[in-house]
Amino acid sequence: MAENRKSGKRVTIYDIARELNLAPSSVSKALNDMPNISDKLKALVKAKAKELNYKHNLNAANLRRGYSGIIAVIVPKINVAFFSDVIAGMEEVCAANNHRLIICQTDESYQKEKQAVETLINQNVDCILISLSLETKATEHLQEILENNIELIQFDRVLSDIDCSTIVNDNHEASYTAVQHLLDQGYRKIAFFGGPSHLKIYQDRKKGYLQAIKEASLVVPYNYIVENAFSTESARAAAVDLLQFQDPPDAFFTISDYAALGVLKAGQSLGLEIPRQLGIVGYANESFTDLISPALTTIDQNSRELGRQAVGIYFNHLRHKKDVQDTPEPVSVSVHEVVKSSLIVRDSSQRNK
Amino acid sequence: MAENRKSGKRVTIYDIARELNLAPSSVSKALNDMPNISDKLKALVKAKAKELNYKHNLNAANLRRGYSGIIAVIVPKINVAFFSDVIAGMEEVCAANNHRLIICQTDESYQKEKQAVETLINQNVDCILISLSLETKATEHLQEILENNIELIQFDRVLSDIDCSTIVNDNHEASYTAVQHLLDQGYRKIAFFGGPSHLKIYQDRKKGYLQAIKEASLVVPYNYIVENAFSTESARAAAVDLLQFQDPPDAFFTISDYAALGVLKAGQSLGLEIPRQLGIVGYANESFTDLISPALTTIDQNSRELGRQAVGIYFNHLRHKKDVQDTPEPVSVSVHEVVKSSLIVRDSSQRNK
DNA sequence: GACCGGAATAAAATCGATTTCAGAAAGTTT
DNA sequence: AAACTTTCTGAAATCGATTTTATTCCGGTC
Repeated sequence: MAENRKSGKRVTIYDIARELNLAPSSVSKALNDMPNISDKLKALVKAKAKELNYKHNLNAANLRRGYSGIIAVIVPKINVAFFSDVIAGMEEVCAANNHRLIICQTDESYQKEKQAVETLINQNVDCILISLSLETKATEHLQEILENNIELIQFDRVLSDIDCSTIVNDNHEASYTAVQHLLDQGYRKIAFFGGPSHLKIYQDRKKGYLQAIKEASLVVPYNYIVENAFSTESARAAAVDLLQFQDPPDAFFTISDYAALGVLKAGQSLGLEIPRQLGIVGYANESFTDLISPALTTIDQNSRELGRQAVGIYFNHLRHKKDVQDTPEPVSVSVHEVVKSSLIVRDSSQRNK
Repeated sequence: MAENRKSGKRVTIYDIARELNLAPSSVSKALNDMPNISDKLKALVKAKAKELNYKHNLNAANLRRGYSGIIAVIVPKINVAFFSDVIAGMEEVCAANNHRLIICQTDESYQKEKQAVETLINQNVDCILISLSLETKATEHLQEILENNIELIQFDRVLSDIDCSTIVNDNHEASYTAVQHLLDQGYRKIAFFGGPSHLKIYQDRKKGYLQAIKEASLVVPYNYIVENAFSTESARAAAVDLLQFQDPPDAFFTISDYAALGVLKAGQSLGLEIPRQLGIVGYANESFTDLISPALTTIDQNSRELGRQAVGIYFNHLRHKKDVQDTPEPVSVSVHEVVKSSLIVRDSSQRNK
């Protein structure tokens, strides 16, 4: 009976219609649970669809509908805990709203980022969520997304010279809290390892650090602030340098756990006791942070929740659009959300217990 | 001039054709660099396309062509080093062959795996690469992939009761080598923590272990072999048990680094010196393995290369199909490849240096 | 029994690119 | 200059589902 599927010919609604002596349009409506179709017919059609092993052809449907039910997320690296957790949160909400999530990776390359965007526009995705590569300083490619009527939402690493929704952590506050914690522990000579300063999140983290330092009426030597110690190796090298300085720091606050790891290695290689002689606080709650010893104090970014809220912005707009679908130009208002993060105190910074 | 794009109307080849006084078919051919179109015309069309900010509509193209240029990979977890490296390798080759890669995550759930497969079939992807969830024991959903004329390639965690290409590591040999190494280091009472035995890779790893034990004319107590100590916590608990046994092991070979980490924690909590009193070898070269102390001896699965070769199977078939596109039923022959892995010796198992 | 309202179903247009096939233009060969 | 290629270009069909518009078929009403 299910002989229709021979030699790679796909089963279509026309096949179902023919077998059931119906019009294709009725089949389509039945399968989509639209009104004006009797329940009896719906059941009949669905049964036949299953019997013939019918598969909905999304290309055809999307072409007609003009939207795809697909949301795309572009991240620098999927194997960084922050991003994979964010993605997990996004997947959760997408699944609940019956949408698909496509994941793209840029490997911190601006070229790859542009290419991914191009592909996704061609793909007709409904929404693009992006956290920019470290190399990205221009936003023309993001502008193109908007020009193609695709909703754009930036998260974490955002650039503000484009009008779209954004969602980030409370970077300023979290950094302030982290440095406060170091001060509480009696550290006074706190160095800061930052990230590329064209990205707001790294500026904010630096500002949080500076505010805490300032409020404690401390003055730090200029070389305590290193702008671009992002990777383990660059941080290690910079820390070794700094720790051999005539007036070395007694603590480090770094904007990435990988950098913190570099500092830790530097400290250990110089025979420093951690946390007694050297306090370290990282950023991101990378999974290795509580496996190494001493376990690393770090900031948990609540990343899964951030992912959930990020796609949530899209679904809110979607619901809103449906309600007022008469408006000619859908005024989708950009929102800017902030997700709270929290300090996780571990051994690397805790010297008075 | 580029006024055609107002109010969300997409630029199509018809728009280009109209502006250039050409037929849409000529535009299509020019954009696709097909023969029978003069270079002059191609240049003209491409220039106009850029000017109008034309975007190729993949939904339309794919509907017509019947294929999508999209390859999908389904993995249990993207944040496991093995899988994210495999994906990186796949992306590399996909990009080189001008295909797109979609990533799906099952979170070790059979339900989610089935749903992902369903979605991808609807999406009309050209090829699905899959590493099964731990829960997966049936293959009906995989069968469906084949029935829809989508190429199926299983990697790493494969089930053999379905006819498709597979690619795995030399699990037997690698495990054998790992246990050999422990024997070389003088360990004699080697325990084994395995994985779900319905998956061939875990059977093979166990066989490799058993072969090495047997060849050394050793006999291990039955409780040295634990079938399902996969996670850190289950392995830790099992190891604590075993180490307090009247005749405790002096070494562990586990089929996952996470399990090895559990063993390490167990050993440390019982005050055992590693590697002097307890040797440990893990599996997968997870990134944390050389961050913890002692650094963990483990097996590197050459995962990026495995990813490259996995999609390579598809592109080989594709090239082959193009050559013989006359054959009515394309006889795509299943291939079965093996990727060599290598032992990485670190501190956790090295007691005679 | 003519008429109406509503529900259920059908017919046909549509989305945008590709592809087949036919035809026009240009160039070669005798 | 006729005949014949070889290039190039255009018209129209097509992929499969959705959607708008048009029927048909009811029971019910006066």
